[in-house]
Amino acid sequence: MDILGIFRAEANRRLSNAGINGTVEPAKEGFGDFTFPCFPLAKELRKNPAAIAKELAEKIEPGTYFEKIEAVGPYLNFHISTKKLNEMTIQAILSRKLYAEPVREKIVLEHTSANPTGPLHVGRARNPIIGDTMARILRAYGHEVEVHYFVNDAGMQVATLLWGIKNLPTIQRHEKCDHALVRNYQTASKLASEKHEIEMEIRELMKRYESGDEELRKLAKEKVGCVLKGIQDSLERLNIKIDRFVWESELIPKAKEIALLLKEYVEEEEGAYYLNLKKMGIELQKNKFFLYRSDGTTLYFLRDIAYHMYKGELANILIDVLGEDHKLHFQAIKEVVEKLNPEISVSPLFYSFVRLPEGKMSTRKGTVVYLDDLIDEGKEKALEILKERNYTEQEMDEIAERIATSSIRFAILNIQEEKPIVFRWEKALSFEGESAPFVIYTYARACSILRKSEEKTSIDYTRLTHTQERKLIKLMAQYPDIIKQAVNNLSPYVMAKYALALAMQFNQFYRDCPVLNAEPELKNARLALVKAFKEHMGTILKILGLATLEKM
RNA sequence: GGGCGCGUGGCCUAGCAUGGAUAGGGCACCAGCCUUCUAAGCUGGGAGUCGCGGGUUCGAAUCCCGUCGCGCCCGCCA
Repeated sequence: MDILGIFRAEANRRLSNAGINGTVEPAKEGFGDFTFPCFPLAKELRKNPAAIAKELAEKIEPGTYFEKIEAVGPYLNFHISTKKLNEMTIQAILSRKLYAEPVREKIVLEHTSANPTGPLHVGRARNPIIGDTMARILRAYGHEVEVHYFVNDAGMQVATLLWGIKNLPTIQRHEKCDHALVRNYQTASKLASEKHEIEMEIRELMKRYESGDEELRKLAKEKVGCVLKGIQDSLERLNIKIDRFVWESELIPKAKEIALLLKEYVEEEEGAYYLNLKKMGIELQKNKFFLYRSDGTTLYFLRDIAYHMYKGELANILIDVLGEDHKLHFQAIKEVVEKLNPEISVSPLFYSFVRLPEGKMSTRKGTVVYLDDLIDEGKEKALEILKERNYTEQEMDEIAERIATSSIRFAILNIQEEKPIVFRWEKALSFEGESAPFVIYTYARACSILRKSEEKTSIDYTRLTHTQERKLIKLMAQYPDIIKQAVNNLSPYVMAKYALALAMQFNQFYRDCPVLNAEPELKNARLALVKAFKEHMGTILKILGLATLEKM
């Protein structure tokens, strides 16, 4: 239920009844709830806009939906009835009617798909955090979402990893596979770039692997699987769950079928084959996309088309969360896939890279900060703070882990996806200001108030007249607009900003409006508001994948 | 060279799609607030030519053109 939408429609109806062809806009703070700027009418009516606003204000009746409709300079400002807004919003939240529109489209959302050659580093971490949050937003909006991870076990870097495992000693300390085996990968990769014959050996492995060599398949399944398990464990710490892992090697037969389907657009160059997009009527920056190497093995572009066609069998709407380096690749994939199956629509959610102050992160070069290390560091920091409070050892550990992972999630989500991030430890693990603990803290404060009170049944919503109460309620009523915006723009950060706004406003309310010490009628009404806030903030925290801590 | 993205106080960031009423936050800094619902909080303060130059408009951080800086891509890597 879109409560503000109801009021907006009422305002527009009044304008139209007054013979005005136009609609209201949200007003700036201090100028009511909606506004109608009269500038555009000025030309038409040959009157000054302020005079027009004044006339309209006299003509239009506020009715029960509005407290007043007044002219302020050239603007016609609409003030929503506080009583009606309070009652509708709080009741909607408490009966959970503010949420879940009945949309229910099936969507496959792919995120992360990091090469299984080593642990996730913080550069990569932007992908799963954005992707997972986007999936949560889509679900909250009412869609049915299946989250995918495309496991690249068929590319050159996996052949490099396998070569490293076969030819180099694996030094297994007390650590996960991803951390242990990445050293083999790094060394192998270094050797390959230095010695041509090693590169040739890796290419040979690649060929054997793709042609279905039993020994290699077994080795890959085991080792890549183990690295992947390490990645999956890191994701789980961040509260991220993948619904389906799709292994690239298993799509090779399908990829070859698709190549045949496209054969009239395929051309040969020195034994290798590429797709000529121009021939398909597609004009991009680059039109030559290679499908097969000259040794007959498939390339990522072809396999990715096959994967998207496969996803298209599961759902018509596909969303890919991708780094900015994939823009051209994605454009080509989208064009080809949508041409092959016009039922499918593929949309990207691009994000910019996370860099270190010294420059780019690279697993191959080892210039990385691993996600696991970042989480551990954050946990230590949280424990420092928690030591001064009364918690059992186990509680402390649990809360610290959730504070650390929530903070990392929020630090990523609080920046517009297409802006570059320079990674700084202190920023990623900040516990104050615009941070996860700040947001979660308001939730815990609300919980604390509710713990110390009893449930009341009859509530007089007219008692909530304080400006902070009204602001908080209106902000909550804005939720349907916010989630719609996040969905339409495929932009999780919209939701992070909303969480911050809610938290800040609750703190204002908390400061100015005592709840437990208020006189009985007011206390009951405020308790209902706090309850609604707790429910609402809880919903938002879950959408962001953050911890909902009742105590902290 | 071409394509795409980003450029807002010392640092980070919102607003740009749908142009409007004092450019909103955070960090850091300075001064305050815990015998009253959790101080991971709150209040106040200083600090801004919205990269630069044109244009459109009654009005531009927002739209258009140009320009500079940074990032990414332009591979028989993914």
